[in-house]
This record gives sequence, C-alpha cells and structure tokens, in this order.
Amino acid sequence: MASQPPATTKDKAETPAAKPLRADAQRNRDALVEAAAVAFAAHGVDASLEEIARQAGVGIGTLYRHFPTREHLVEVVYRREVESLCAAADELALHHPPDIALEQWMQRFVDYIATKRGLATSLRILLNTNSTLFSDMSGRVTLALRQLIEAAVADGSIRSDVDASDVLHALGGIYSAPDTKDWRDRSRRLVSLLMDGLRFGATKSAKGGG
Amino acid sequence: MASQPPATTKDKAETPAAKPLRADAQRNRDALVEAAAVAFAAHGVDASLEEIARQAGVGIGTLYRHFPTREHLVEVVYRREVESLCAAADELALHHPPDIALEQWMQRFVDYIATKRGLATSLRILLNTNSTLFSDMSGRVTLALRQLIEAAVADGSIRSDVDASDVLHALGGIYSAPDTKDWRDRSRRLVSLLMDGLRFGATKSAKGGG
DNA sequence: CACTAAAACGGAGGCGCCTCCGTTTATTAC
DNA sequence: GTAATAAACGGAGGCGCCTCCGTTTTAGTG
Repeated sequence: MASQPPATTKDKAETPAAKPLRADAQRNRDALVEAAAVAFAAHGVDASLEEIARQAGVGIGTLYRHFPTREHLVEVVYRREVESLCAAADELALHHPPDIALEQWMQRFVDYIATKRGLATSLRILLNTNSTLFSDMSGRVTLALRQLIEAAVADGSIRSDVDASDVLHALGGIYSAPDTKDWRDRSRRLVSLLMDGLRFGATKSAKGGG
Repeated sequence: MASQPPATTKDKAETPAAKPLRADAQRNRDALVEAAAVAFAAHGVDASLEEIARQAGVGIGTLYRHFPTREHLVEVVYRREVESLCAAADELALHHPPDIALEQWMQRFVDYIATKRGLATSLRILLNTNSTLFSDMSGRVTLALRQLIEAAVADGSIRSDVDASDVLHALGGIYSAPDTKDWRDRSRRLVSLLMDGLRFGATKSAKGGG
C-alpha cells in the first residue's frame, strides 16, 4: 500500500461538506461530469479527454485540475450512474405496485449493465484497483433493491423467503454469457423468470402482467 | 488467414515457418531489439518507442512494422534476455567446477531479476495475458538449471536429492519481499545459504577434497 | 551489368496526453 | 461601492502514439 497523504488541512471524510467549491468551479465540474458520462457511453472509457473538455465548454487544464487522472473521472461518472439507478428505485416505488416496481427496476438494471458491457474489462480493472469503490457501490445497489423487495414482501405480492442479496446474486448471471447478439433479450427473460419465481407462493396470488 | 508461404529450401528449425527476412530488415530488427533492451532497462516498459527507434537509427514506421504493439517488442526483449540467461549456464559450466557454476548462475539469476523488479507489475500483466510466454520461459530456465544441477550432483559436490524445480522454487522467494534497499544483498545471501544447503551431505564433502 | 517487382523504409501529420503559467474571476474585507 | 487575494481558468507547447504513403533498397532475372 502506498502511504496515505497525512491529514493536513484537507481531511478526507466522505464527500459532504468537504470543501466549498467556488461557484464557477462547481459549474464547470458538473459540466465535465455530464460530458464525460456522454462520452464514455459513446466511446468507452478511452474517450478523448480533450473532447470531453471541449464538449463541456472548458479548457483541458480545467479538466485536469478537477480530475487529475482519467480514472478519477471514470469513477465519479460511475458513482453518479449507480446513484441514479438507485434513485430510480424510489421513483418506481412511488408510482407502481411493489412487485411491478421491483420488476421494472430490475429491467432497468439490465439496461444499465447493457451500457456498461463494453467497458467491462476496463471497469474490472478499476474495480480491482479501487476495492472501496466496488463494495461501496454494490452496497448502495443492495440497499435500493432491499427496499423494493421489502415493500413487495410486505404487500404480499412476492414470497417472503428471499432478500436483496439473493436477488442481486441471481442478477449476477447477467454479467456472464458475454457478447451474444441476444444478450439483452436473454437478460430480460431472466428477469421475468426471476419475477415469476418470486411471485410463486406469494400470499397474494396476483398477476402483475404488464 | 492467407495461405502460408510454402516451406521451401530454407526451413528454420528454431522459428517454425518464419519468413526469410530481407537483409536490411533483419539488421534493423536487431538494432531495434537491442535499443529496446537498453531503453526498457533504463526507463521501464513505458520507455518511448520513438526514442527507441531513434536510438536504433531507424524511423518510427520501421519500429511499428516490426512490432505492431509495444507488447510485441517487450515480449521479444524478454525472451531474448531469458535466452541469454540460459546460455550463461553452458558458459559457466565450461569454465568452472559444477557447484561453482551453479552458484554463480544463481547469482546471475538474482542480477537478472534485479533489473526486472521495476517492471514487475507490467510484466505480470504481460505474462497473464500471454500465458504461453510464461510456461515457455520458465521451462527454459528450468532446463538450464537442471543441467547445472545434474552436473554438480554427478560430480558429488552437491547432494543428490534435489532437482531443478526444487531449486527454482527456492529461488522463487526472491520475487517476494519487494523494494527494500537491501534486497540485492539479502537475495545474494539467500543464494549462498541455498548453496550451503545443497553442499551439505554431498558425497564429496569439500572442494579440492578428492 | 541493367531492370523490375516486391519489400522495407521513414517521417510527416493528426491526434491525444499532460504540464505549466500568465490571465481572468469570484469572494472577502473594507 | 472598491481593492486585494486566493481560486480557477484555459490553451499553448512539448512529447508520445500510431498510420499512411511516397521513396528507397534489396533480391531476383536475363
């Protein structure tokens, strides 16, 4: 392990209130992250940083000041996207019955993974390098998933003997079986299948069809 | 794949089905490998390819024609060096008593590893990617080592209940314990210690004794 | 020897990476 | 409001990567 920089004025607590960024700086930073998200989705993690800066309407120097390495930028984008995936859970829970919310969220999860498949290798490396990132993110996903599941269980629309990590584990199969043309379809079928399994033996035998 | 150039008058035993390189091409290729060896030793595997070409007195285009990727070049250099390490075994065997030859070879092995330590991570990646390379190279090293050992055993200067892979395994400890200032010294001591162990219980108890 | 086709050369050019530093801007103090 | 100061900006510049293609060299043939 490399030696940590000793805690000086800058104490690395979790993100909140770390440092009050100057208004313009914050604006530029946001624009960079946004542009990076688009670029990474379009061209993979090797997208040109200069193009990202250009797209964000800032100089390349600004990009490098905010994100000293490509990996920093990738990590922030990745975190943001996981965050938004999790936020979608709340959103769905508000507008749908619990089991439907759960199913739709899982489909969304598939979509999310789909956009990331190309980057799998690079992400793998990043996640290995930065093990905090992985546990961090899978923790969050588990949390979001748990709420959906608990609601559905409480509602009686799915069986009660499963928990978030079970389902996440089942979804894990999506990572595998790489690169086939019909990956997307198979994954969606997997989710449907999983849902059927979850509904089987539920106290309330509802058909959530559609 | 297009059809291979038919094996005609010149079939090289060493390189199967390789094409006879034009004289100037061969010359340039050799110069490149030589320059690359120097550069990699001096600046690590990230050494500038343009600088290597410059040093070899050829254009960058020539470098890329011979070695389409950096990894190709690294691999060739690595192979060459292992080759020369193995060749040293024969050389030493000719000019020294078997046990001395063995000991000196092991010291040389240490020196060889020493130059490679900085590159450890990059090499690790390369060796993982290209698994043939690793088994290939460790096979060769084992072979060289075996000859030294068998000669020493036959000569009675070391004990007879060890073989090449035992010793190689013992030397394996050299890879570990990274980065200390006294790494080199400790490694050399490890070799001496190992030699003592090998001499212990030999039929011929001391040099000059018989 | 001259001639030719194939092989090899080499470097310009286009792009991306990253650093450095003079200029601009937000914030704070008065 | 103005001034002072720290923070942030941005892009030129230097270097490296890699490709592409016009030029040169070699090996073969009569």
